[in-house]
Amino acid sequence: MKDGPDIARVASLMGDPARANMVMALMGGRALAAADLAREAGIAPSTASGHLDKLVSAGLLKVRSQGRNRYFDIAEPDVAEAVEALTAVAARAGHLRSRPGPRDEAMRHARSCYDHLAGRVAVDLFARWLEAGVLCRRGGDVHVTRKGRDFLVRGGVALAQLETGKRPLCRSCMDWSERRHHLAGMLGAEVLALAVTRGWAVRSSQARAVSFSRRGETEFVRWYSRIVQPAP
Amino acid sequence: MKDGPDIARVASLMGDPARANMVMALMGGRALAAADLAREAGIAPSTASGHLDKLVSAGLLKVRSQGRNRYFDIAEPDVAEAVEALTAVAARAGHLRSRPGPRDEAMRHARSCYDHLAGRVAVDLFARWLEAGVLCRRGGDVHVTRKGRDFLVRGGVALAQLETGKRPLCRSCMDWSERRHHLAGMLGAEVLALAVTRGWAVRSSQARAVSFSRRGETEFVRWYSRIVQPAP
DNA sequence: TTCATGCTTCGACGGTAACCGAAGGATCGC
DNA sequence: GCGATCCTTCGGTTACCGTCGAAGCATGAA
Repeated sequence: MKDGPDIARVASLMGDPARANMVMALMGGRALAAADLAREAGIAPSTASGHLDKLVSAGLLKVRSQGRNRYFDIAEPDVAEAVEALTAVAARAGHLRSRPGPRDEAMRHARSCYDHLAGRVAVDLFARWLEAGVLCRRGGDVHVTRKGRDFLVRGGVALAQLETGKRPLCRSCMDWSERRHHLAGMLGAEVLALAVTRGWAVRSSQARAVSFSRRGETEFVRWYSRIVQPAP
Repeated sequence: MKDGPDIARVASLMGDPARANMVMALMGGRALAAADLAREAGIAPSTASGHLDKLVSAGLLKVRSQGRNRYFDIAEPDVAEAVEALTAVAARAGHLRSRPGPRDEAMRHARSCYDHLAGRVAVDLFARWLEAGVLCRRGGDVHVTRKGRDFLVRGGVALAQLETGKRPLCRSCMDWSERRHHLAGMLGAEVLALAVTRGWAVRSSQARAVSFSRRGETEFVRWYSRIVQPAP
């Protein structure tokens, strides 16, 4: 009767918590093996195998065999876009994943939201970058300004590389504890990665929490709030 | 354990065919009553009521009571964006809604894809507008150029109104019969609406098919392929 | 008041799909 | 070759959720 894209089919694929967690784990941009994804989703390898098969058949993921491992990855940019769009809706509507255990102060301060930074620190970063003209909003989207490009590149961010990816460079994401936005997208992920690489923060692999050392946080804040100066 | 937006919850809401059809029916921008949506989705009113309740509770739809009717509508722009994003994935991956019956030539020629035009005519329109500089692509997105604005406004398109909406103005959508893109989004819907309003085409309310009269099609093609001239 | 319309609540039914463990390829290291 | 690792296939179980019709509750019309 009707034609047109079958949105329900794609949506239902992402609608299963296990599959959604797997796709989310891949949003970082790195391909992951089946076992990693199973662990990430909290299910048995056999179950994960079935899910991954569906995701690949449906064109959401692609797979690359390497030895006895099979590495999965987001198939196309449009998938990442759809995930980001769903994230935005979920964040606005206040649908957060279950978080057993008490909410402690450290979590409010800094934590990871999938692959990017969240919490007070992240909200502050986002606000500063907007204010300083590193980023600008244009009709709901967030962009890096020309001035911002210099600032980021000087700060050690490999901008050009990030832009080749399948995800939007910038996205805003509602912070549930602060009720304001923080930075997501490829750049958001890179900022967290950079903080970890430089030893300012460590990610507990178990709980996905991020903790800054006292000194690390000072350095991080200094890094992102360097004055954006006109070329000397 | 983990925080972050619960994408699975939102996705699973759109993952049910009945709900997806209802949301799709609302993408046209007009609010619809519960009974209309039930019919659109092909389910009993009681079933629809349950679905609509979920969609509203989840923040995907909003409802307005008027007399004994309840009119439903897309709650926020981000929902429309997510739907468009899912549409794009589904279209690329070739997931089309069931279409029983033989594929006939007329369908390939012109038909509707939800609320916008699809088929050879639509693909031609899209290609011409890109070529003529009415539209331009920028990183996967499609935009109306300044030149394009004049062209459209002169052609009777109330551009300003369209932009206030909750949907992106332009979107490209994969045409399954032509394997090329056609125009979706708010402008895509408007083009179809305009063709109907001017009597060039009629929509069969039953099958959502679009048929152009011989003369209507000529006029329509002339309309969209008027030469885009520099100001005299 | 009385009847009709539009929608929701309730109870019961049925099908789909997620889940796991055990067993079976495939590949690598030794 | 032999064991170890990684992944998939299979069978059986469970549970959730979409579905409908009948009945109830509003609102509007006569």
